[in-house]
Amino acid sequence: MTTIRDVAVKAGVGVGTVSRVINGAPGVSSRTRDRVERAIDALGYRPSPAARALSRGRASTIAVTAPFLTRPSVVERLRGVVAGLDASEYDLSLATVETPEQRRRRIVGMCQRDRADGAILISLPPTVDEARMLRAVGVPVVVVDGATDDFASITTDDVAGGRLATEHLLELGHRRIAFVGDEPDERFAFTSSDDRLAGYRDALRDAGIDADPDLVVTGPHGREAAAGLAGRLLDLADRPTAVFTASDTQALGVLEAARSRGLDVPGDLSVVGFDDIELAELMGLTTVRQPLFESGRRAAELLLRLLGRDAAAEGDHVELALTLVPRHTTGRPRGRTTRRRPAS
Amino acid sequence: MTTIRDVAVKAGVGVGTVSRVINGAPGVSSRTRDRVERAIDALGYRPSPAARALSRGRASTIAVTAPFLTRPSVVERLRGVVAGLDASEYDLSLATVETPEQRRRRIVGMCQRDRADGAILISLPPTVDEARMLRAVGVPVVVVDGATDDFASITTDDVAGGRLATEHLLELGHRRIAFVGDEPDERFAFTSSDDRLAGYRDALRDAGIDADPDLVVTGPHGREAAAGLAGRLLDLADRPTAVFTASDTQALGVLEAARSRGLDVPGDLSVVGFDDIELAELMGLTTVRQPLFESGRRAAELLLRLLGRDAAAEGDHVELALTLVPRHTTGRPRGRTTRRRPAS
DNA sequence: TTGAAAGCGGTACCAG
DNA sequence: CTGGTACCGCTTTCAA
Repeated sequence: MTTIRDVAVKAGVGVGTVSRVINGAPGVSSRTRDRVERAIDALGYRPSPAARALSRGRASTIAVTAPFLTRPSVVERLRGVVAGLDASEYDLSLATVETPEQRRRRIVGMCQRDRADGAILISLPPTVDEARMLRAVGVPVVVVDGATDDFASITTDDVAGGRLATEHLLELGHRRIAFVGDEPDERFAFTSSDDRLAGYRDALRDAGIDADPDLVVTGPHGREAAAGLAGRLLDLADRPTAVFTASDTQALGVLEAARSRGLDVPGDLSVVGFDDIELAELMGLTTVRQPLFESGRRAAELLLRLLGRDAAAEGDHVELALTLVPRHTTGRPRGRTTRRRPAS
Repeated sequence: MTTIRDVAVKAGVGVGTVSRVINGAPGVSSRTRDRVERAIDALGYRPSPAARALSRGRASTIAVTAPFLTRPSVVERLRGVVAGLDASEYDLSLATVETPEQRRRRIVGMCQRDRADGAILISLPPTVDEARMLRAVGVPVVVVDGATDDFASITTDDVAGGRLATEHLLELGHRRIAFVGDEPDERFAFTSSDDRLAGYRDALRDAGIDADPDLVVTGPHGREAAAGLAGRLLDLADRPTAVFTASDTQALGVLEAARSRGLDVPGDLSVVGFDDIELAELMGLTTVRQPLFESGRRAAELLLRLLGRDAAAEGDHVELALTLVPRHTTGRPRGRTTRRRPAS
């Protein structure tokens, strides 16, 4: 391996000068600079990141932590982060957490010491404990998809999103609207499903509808689980005419359950998802779009900015807009609802 | 930041001893070891990765390079790699390449100097040039999904896979079988689509069928492009009764084209994909399954082994098995083919 | 403008 | 079994 010393010798200068040239520091005569650059090219010299990191006290690395690469939304956010970091001089160190035990170890471990200069947490809002440790580490942190007071964050208003979806169904004339979401999660403290549920409740309340508790079901995340939950809903004597789900993935499960029961969508059942993953368009799913890729990109940019200014900037909180994307899984209710009208 | 020196002072020993304890080196009395460990805990000491890297001459990092995180198959492989590296002491440094220019810079740059101790290339078989540079760097490399003579690799027999899919269709009685795949790619040198096409040709030849060149179409990767290509195929006067595609994603496009023309699948058209991504099951797509996650995991394990032994092991080449997964998009041909029979 | 030298925080060898 | 010390390769004063 050729070192900075080799370059210095070859160029006939001191190592300090070579260092200055490498780092574009001022105070080097252009003649000397030239000579050094020639030597660098001739030797094919590359500075050692490790030596640099040790000497400068920073790793030129950003730690990215995410749960479950099985979730399209997480992958899409990760893509955004990668893109946002692309032009920078930072390496991206990736860790995933799939269990609560991993969680703390990873989140903090990733940026301890000079391992990383900053961290991006995707869909992993830090617990109080983690926040404290993270703050102790002293590196800037950006949380994507998760509220925090402690760090900068990129979020969306999930409550508003839940309201958006529900209001869409209300406007179409639905009154019996169900919700399928994630079970409360102590392990990861994901809150988006709950928030979307809150928005759903708000919308129903504002419409003067008593939310039927039987129509709110939660279970493990995933298509299959959602299909099971939806099945129970659809087998109800007085089944809902519409379902709002906490994610597109779960909406797919609902569609599956409807299909297996011979129910027409949107004729017999309207379905609204959340996220607008690629699949949603493919399936013609009505959904609430959130800018997933964008959220990652913005997080990277924000962190880069934080890394730029000397002092830590106090909480930058970016909130990205949500939009309803009407497609082919929602329509006016018919059947039961219609039949009931004369009776009322 | 507390350093090894602080620990040494607190424990009343030399730094060498602390180092030995940290690294579990032999030759430390248990009494001393205890004292040191206590000091470490008391101080909350963590060794500096940068200093370690510089001193040991290795970064404890593995570089992972992949194209397009938009492709489910790539993400799935990446998941495998992450899982395989999980228990190890290595960090995972991720880079993606989306353009040919990025390609070389990334692939080689990632493991230059002490940046990484080894590299995993996902779906990016190195060019001769890249291989040369990579070899010059001297770190072990494992290529996932791509043939190489230069490095260890995890592959599948794509030719056999193409044959598998085609033979399945032949057995069902199809004679006019089309192929939809990726256009030849000079930029990334992906070969899997071409290999699968070769297998398709082999199978037809063995069945004594003259492959109709009009039935082989290629275009940019992706569902929409595939839908367009399939559209042309389906509008043919003598349209195929079955289509084999180079990926599930493309198969989805074919299904879309069929649906938009009111063709029944598998009644009017049989479709076979490749990969068996999650979506394939959801759509009931008949496909050739390849162990994507597994390929990543195996790559990580292989690299870890390579990193373990002092000498570089000469080419370890693992070939993973392919299996046909029959679902609901393939069946016996009817219509045109049947009608033609009396005429022949 | 430039060279020399003191770290950065470990590892590993060498005496003892 | 243990302490002392010379690196690892770079950055960054400090003098000149």
